[in-house]
Amino acid sequence: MKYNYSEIEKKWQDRWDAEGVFKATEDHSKPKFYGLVEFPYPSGAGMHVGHIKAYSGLEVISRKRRMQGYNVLFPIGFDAYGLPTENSAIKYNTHPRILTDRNIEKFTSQLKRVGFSFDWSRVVDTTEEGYYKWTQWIFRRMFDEGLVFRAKTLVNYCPHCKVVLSNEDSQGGKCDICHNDIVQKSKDVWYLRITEYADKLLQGLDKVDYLPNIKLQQENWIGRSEGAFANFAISGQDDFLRIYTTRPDTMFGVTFMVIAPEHPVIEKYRDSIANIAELDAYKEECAKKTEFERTQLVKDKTGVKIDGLSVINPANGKEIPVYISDYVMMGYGTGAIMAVPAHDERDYDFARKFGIDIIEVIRGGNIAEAAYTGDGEMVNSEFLDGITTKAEAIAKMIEFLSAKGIGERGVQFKMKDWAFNRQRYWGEPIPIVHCPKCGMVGVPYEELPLRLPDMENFVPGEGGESPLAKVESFVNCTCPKCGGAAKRETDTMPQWAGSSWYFLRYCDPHNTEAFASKEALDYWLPVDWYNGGMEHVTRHLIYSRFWHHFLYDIGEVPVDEPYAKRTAQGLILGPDGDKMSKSKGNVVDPNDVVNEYGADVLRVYILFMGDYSSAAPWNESSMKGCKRFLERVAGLTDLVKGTGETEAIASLFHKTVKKVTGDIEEMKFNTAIAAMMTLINAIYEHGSLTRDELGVFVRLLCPFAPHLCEEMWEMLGNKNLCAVAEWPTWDETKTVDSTVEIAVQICGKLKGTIRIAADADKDAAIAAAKADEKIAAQLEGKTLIKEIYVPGKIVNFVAR
RNA sequence: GCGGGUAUGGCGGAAUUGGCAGACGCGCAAGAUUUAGGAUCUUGUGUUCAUUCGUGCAGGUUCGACCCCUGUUACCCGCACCA
Repeated sequence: MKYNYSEIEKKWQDRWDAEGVFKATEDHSKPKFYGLVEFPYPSGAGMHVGHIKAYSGLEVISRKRRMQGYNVLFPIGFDAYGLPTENSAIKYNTHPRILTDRNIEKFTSQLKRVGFSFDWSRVVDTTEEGYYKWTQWIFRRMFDEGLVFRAKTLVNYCPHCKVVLSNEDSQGGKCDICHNDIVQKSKDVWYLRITEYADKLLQGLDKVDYLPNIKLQQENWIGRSEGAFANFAISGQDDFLRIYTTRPDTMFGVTFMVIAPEHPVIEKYRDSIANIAELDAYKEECAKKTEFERTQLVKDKTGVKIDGLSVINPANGKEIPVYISDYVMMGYGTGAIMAVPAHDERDYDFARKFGIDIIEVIRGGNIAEAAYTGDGEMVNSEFLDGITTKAEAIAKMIEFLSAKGIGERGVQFKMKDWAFNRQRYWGEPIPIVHCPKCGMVGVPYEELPLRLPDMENFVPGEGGESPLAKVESFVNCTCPKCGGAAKRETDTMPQWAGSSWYFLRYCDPHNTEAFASKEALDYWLPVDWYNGGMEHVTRHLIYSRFWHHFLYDIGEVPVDEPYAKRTAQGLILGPDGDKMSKSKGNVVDPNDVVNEYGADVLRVYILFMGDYSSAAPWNESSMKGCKRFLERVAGLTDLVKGTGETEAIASLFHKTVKKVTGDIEEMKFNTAIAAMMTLINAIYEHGSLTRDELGVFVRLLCPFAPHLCEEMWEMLGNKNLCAVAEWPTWDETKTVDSTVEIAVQICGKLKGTIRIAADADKDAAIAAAKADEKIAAQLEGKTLIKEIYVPGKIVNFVAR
């Protein structure tokens, strides 16, 4: 048969659609499989081949599961709220709704051309009323449960996008959207109390099957640390400054204290601080620095001593000075630290610069040269002297603090609460009303969805207020509680809101009474296998686990962890080895590839190009090899003779079925395809195969190249679709050869090979090896010290 | 700075986890076919004339090391003054 991909692909895509083979139903007679891929953000640029790679992994697994008799849910949708669409809406003066619809249409046609087996009847669009109603609903529930709060704090702000960003969205001091530097700004913002779930998010990792590096990255992001809080009395006041430390054992080495420039104690004692003007100036200077500048100057510590404020070291009663410095952050711990220059590098640098005493309390280093952070015997520490283990010293010190009622054990997390609002138009309106009498009041559930008003000009205000603030009919409302005049919140939710629960909506996407029915959730959850990008591990993956844990706690979902298994694909790099990007002009459009080579070649190439989870550069000439492979597959129809098994290649068939079946489960798609290539080479060498064997081959390849395989399956006279044909099985006994070629070594060096019976015992194998002419010649005149035989592998003679 | 990872032919990458290194594919070379090119097919392809030598580098353990251990270099990713 000649391989005419353009004809075949259209034909089968239409057939799959018409027969609805990929539609999932709640069929309790079969085991279920819920495979999930990260739904795309429908940008104007369309998809690139990276999207195709991201979906191809679970596409193959889902197709295989269907053939193995599972009831499979493999859905897709669109995460359509967000800044890029809004920005291009402003640029082209077109409404984001129109752009979004256009982009979704484009993405849909691209996805369909690749032949993905998505259930197209369950598509969700996060910007649709029927969807965002439930995003708002979940937010409302969080508001009711006290997980939503508003606070005026220093936040990450992108001057370019004019939005407040969460900690997750400003990693490395760069805006996640436009990659410009972010600045710290004091602003009133909405927060979700994700830190309340920090321990649950951490512990939940123990019971899920995530790739180790994914788990580790989440653990680091959550950043749990154990230590102690301690109160340092302020001299001459009935007041104290509270610090957090992981090293209470070093408290006798404290020679000064540092507080963050924004620490409220400065305001409190403003009048008694002599150099307040100097402090104010320093504070202002810090606010101006970008995150980038701050990190560049890590070694060069700055700060100002507070003149008129000192504290007492609770361990030894000594009075110590207090400094402000921007190496202490208001957002972690208490915004104040006890400084132990002898045993902390940062404190050491600071003490050196400001000429502060450095007192050794742990022996083992040379504090004249550098801070010593290792373990050792405690010295200069009164009741701790002589202790040699850190744990014991810490325990003793905490005991001491507790007894005096000025300190206790404490836990801190690096993760911060989630800044949850954007001063932008294209997002879910936050369903809250500000009432002068009642304060913040949630929009009643029956009034949801709170619709995003239609407007012409949604350019964000210069002062950083939301465009919605300009829509009076939206802003002015009555208070749901007291009925008096009130104003609506005008900020919208961040782009991560809709994606935090979309996998739940897939279970029951058209439900108008609930975000999904209980029955549907009970049947489908948890997601059995979730694949996506590493870049979402400390964003979307954390956020959605948080929302899910919350929904579990209020009894809305049946399981606490949403994803049983999580894997990640590697990037596809440009042909030049750089990351694909529009500005570099090295982006490959899947449509071009489908036009020139066909969808099946694209799919096979993407999975064959290398290890699925590693980055690999695009290489067009390698794709030709995949094209040749599929052409040779198509050519198999001309070699068919008879039925049953062909003895010469039967064993290889069974081995290949076994190998491909196993490799797919481990996402080793490249070696699965290589095994099928090896098999086809052997078939061509043999010159023929049977009808039954071709049927096996076609089904084995079907998840990778479904269009071609459907066509061949039909040619073989099958009435059903290959997509739901039974996955081939293998006979274990036929994968074992009766004779094997094994290596013969002398002193670990390869000297030759012999062919022996697979079940040969040691004596027989050794005898066979010795009988070999070459080996015998090499052993001539040597004394055998040891003979080693590893069945099926090797014979090794140790001889002198 | 901390945490994690990687290093194998001209290239992408394999190696049953301690047992014949380089599967499979690309590229390249020669030949066949073709008026020619392209496409296709066949053969070859780590290195060395060969004995050899070969998995970033230097050691070690072992009958045997890409695989385990110690040290070292380079690159990649994540976090980053987290107290």
